[in-house]
Amino acid sequence: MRGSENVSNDYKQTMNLPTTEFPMRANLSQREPDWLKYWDDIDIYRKSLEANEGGPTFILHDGPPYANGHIHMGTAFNKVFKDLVVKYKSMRGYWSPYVPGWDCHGQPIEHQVEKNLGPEKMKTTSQAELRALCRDYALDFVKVQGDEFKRLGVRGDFENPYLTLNHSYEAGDVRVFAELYRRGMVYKGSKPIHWCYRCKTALAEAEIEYHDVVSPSIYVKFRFIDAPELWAAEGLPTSVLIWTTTPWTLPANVAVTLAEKADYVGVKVGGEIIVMAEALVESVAAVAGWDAYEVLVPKAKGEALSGLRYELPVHTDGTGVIITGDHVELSTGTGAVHTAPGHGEEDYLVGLKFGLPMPMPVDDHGVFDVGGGPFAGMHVEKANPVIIEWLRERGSLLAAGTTSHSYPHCWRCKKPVIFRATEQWFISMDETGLRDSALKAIQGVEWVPAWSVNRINSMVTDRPDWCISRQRAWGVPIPVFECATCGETVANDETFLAVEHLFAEEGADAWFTKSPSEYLPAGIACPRCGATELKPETDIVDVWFESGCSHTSVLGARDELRYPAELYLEGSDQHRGWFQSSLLTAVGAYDTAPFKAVLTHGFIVDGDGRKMSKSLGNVVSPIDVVAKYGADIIRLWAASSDYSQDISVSAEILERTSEAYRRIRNTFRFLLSNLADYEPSMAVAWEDMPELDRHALVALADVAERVTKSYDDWKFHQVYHTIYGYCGTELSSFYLDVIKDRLYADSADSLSRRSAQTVLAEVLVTLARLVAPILSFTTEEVWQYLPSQMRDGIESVHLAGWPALEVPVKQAAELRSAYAVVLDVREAVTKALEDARTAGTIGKSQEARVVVTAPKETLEILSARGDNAVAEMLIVSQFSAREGVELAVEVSAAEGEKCPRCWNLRELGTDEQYPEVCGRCAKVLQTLG
RNA sequence: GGGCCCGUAGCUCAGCUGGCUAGAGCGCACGGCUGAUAACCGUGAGGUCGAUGGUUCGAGUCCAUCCGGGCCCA
Repeated sequence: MRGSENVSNDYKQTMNLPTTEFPMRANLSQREPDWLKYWDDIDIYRKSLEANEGGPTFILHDGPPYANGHIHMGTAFNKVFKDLVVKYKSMRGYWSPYVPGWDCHGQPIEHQVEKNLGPEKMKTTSQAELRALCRDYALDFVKVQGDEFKRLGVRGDFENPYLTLNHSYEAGDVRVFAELYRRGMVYKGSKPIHWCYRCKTALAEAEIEYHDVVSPSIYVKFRFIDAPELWAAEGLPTSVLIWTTTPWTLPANVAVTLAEKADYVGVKVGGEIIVMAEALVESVAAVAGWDAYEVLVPKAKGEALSGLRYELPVHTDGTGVIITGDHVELSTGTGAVHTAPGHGEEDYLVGLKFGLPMPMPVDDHGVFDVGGGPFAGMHVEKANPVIIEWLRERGSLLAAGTTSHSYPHCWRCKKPVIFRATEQWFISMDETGLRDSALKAIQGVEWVPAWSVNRINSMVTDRPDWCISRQRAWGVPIPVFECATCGETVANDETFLAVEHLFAEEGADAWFTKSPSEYLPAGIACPRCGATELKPETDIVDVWFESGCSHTSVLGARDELRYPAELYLEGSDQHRGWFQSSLLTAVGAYDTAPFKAVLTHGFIVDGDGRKMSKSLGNVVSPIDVVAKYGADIIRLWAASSDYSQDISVSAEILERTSEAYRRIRNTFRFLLSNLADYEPSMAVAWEDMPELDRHALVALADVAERVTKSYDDWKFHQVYHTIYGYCGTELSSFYLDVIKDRLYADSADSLSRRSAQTVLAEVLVTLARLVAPILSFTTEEVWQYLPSQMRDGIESVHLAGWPALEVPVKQAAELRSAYAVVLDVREAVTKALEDARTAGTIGKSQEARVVVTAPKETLEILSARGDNAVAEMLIVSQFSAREGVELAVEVSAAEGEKCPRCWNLRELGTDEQYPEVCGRCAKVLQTLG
């Protein structure tokens, strides 16, 4: 009763069915760590360098992520992307070291450490102790993130990364600063910052909390000195009306800003003219309680009033000026903005633009100095009502009330802060032509995608001078000194060199624990007064300055690296950040860009294109993805996305990626399973191959070429699509499907089977290498399952070099065009087969006989292959073709009986010894004996 | 509010300098196979190319405006 099955099972033993230990299910999250260990054991990073010693150099310089918190999808994408580049270049033969880096200083870490300590402990913690805690904190996260990056398969010198807190790094910062200083680009100026006069400290934006407060709301008239001609005929005193909620800033007033394009009118009321924006007249009238007023007919644009002078509201010496600015709002107030450059960011910027003075009458404690005029000695906290009363007495107060609005508060003492200009260090963009040189350098760099050059250009063009000082503890000090006697800045080649050595030896910490006399050479004295007692500058440098110096502290300092780098590769936010700080410091110090090319990618967003945020609940963590799918899925996802725009991640996208992965993996598995009995010595030469196999090699060579070009063009998503399409369409549904008959049923060492295996072997080692930069783990697994002869002693796919396939050019061209036609016919045939299947004529295609009617040209191409070859390609049992007007396909049940061994429909019983099977199978059985 | 960028089937992507009924793969539905089997093969249904106006004989492709989204500023 099981007779036929037994017979079939018997024949099954005589066939060369696929066999492999390579598992179908990847189980990546469990298996990947084993490969990490393997790479560690063989020291793959060092070997990948040694293999290319003396080769051309390709340095991808890592932009340092901030050593705070775990990695997220953005950093994961960025690091994987870099890893693809480095592994590709390395396989291409480039000397391509990868030194990961971390940004370790800065306010967020300091802030976190301070929070952990609590306000009580903070009071008794010295700056040196605080710095030690920050250092520990940063190093902890360097370790955490390093492990997470490694888990993603990122290969690099993780044993010896660069850290911005390394002594050698800090010394590099000094070298760059010194050069900029020598060249006259560094100057000391003033800039308003958030200042808490209780804690006597500057505050970063992240240390500000916004709370609602009730403030005075006052309308103040500033009397014109030169009355606008427009309304001069009235012969009345004329003022411009401003509105403010911070009366205490009026002593620092130097200008009134109008909206350039808005209409301003003169309002005649109570024997004077008051100027304000036309749009706000009614609301002002309501507040002022005017029952009768006249809006004079002629009105003027803000720009027309620009340049007029008025009497300052508090001081009697000096005058104010009318200017225009973009930040003037016409929704509240008067459309005329009281401008005190020392007390506001916008005021500061507009002040810079118009070259306004920046008086700063408020000291560290929040008390007016002599610059406060009548209010000198008074605390700003108490000044508001006094100033309001004073204005009222003088007749310049039009109205006063209160208003509730959001106002910045200190995170520590929870009290309102003030905006106050303080002394800061700047790098001048124009004093020595830095802006122009930077713009010129930008032209010499390759920007990918091309539009990103516009972005960096406009940012460099528009940016103000770079404020590089910060009033914090956790960072690298501005390496200059102040004369204790006269306050003059002391900085020269000798002091810079001494500080550089100090940092190199002991790190920047020494700045805070040693006195200058301990490390400065003897004889350093103030150039102005000759005093020798010097105080080290207490400000530290902006962290962007630090990371921007990596071209010196890392590229220029490490033996395996070079300046400039071939590539910087970061998210598009770095046009404002690292790309720019690196560019400016390098151009400033060396007149050249630190990179030959800059590649930017978009940001990670969710499936709907929205940014990831906790409140939206759409955050995907790379750590979770690794646990669920494996790092190779993240890598495949990263490679499949077009990074020139925003990159989406969602459950569906990962699911699709994972399916694509399985397809590629199964292709590898099928290839391996049919090469179990193969070794390179069995390879069949091109000339001896069936045509189909030669075509398969041509197709493979084409894929390799296309993929290589896509890598070179930085189009990784094209690599993905090419590979994926190749596995699915070219291989699985065509070539692999077709050659199964040969592989399984022909005798093991027949030319036809060995030829197919030759192709499969070539496909396997080529494909594995083409995909290795992306699917680093899986291709390694494939490599280790390779028949040992094929591995040829190469212990990792990543050390296997890049495939270089050569096929005869002319024959290849002929095969391409011929097979394009054959595949068109095949498409028509599969459709016809499907109809026959639906009609019940056939089940699988081997049960079919196909007759194709084709136009002459097509027929000639088919005939040239031979009916048997075409039948093989169609996986049908019989094929014939005849000439006709247009392509048509007839399908009928194949003639003959099903061969129990190979399942084709054939004439059976031709062989006496094996009468049950077809002629081909009988011959095979004979050889098996 | 400003600068730069993006918006083609459920998903990932093609559609060059404007020219055929807008393509591919995946997913989905249906069918086949059971010698790649938690695989493999085939067929099919899915898109007013973000919207609206304009230029043109003709626009996914050019222009304008709007909507939605991202980064960086304000």
